[in-house]
Amino acid sequence: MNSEFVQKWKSQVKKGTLAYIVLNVLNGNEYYGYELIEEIKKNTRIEIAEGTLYPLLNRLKKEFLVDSKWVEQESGIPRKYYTLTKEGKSTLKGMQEYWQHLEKSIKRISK
Amino acid sequence: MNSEFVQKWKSQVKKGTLAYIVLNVLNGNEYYGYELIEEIKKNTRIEIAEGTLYPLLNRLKKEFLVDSKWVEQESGIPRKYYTLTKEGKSTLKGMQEYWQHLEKSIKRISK
DNA sequence: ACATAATACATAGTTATGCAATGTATCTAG
DNA sequence: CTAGATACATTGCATAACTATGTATTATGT
Repeated sequence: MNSEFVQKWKSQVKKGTLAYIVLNVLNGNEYYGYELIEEIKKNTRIEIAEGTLYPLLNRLKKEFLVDSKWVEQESGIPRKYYTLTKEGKSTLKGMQEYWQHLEKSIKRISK
Repeated sequence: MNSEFVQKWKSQVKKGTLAYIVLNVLNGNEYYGYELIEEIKKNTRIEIAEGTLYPLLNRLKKEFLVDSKWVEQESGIPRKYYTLTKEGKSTLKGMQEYWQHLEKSIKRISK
């Protein structure tokens, strides 16, 4: 069944979808990094390593798609909350169009 | 709208989906490389560079997911036809399961 | 007759990104 | 008081799409 290939393939699929998933989740709510990992695992069963998410969030911020603010806790480590910017929202719309088109195309060819 | 980011994102999405698309197209019919590019462009509007497809087909062959044979033409350059192996078919099944799960997950989080 | 485009294969180098590994620091539970 | 969960972050490696480039044949236009 070549599960090693499938394993690598899943990792490749993630490369494109993670940014899309994160932007979608941030559309409406604000989350901090660690919370995002939990939220995505809960809703999609997709596990994101911390070493994947934090660089990704930094890239999204550098592109002005998300913004972040530190929030002090009464106890514990301060959390960095991320929100979607206006640019992030319009970019997400373009991505959603492409994704829907891709989804339909794949449905058409996989019989 | 940050179309440069979207451009890069689309390229990343391709990284995971191209192998999946190619295996799906080869499931049922046999195609030669150049024909595959045309077929996929026609059905999905996704353009695959030759420098992308040929290394991909070689990887799939090395993993025993596809097999190839040279077919001489009455005129012109011989064509290398690719077919899905048994292993390729069962691997594709596993990929289809994951893809459908991913599709549902993304639908759930994108409101 | 001759240049250009289309067909058909292939490889080398660049770039982007997921992930493992590693590090720091705090809080909670056994 | 130690282990695990929470919370941030960086470094280095592997993978794969893409651009550029190369070879060779056939068809088309002028």
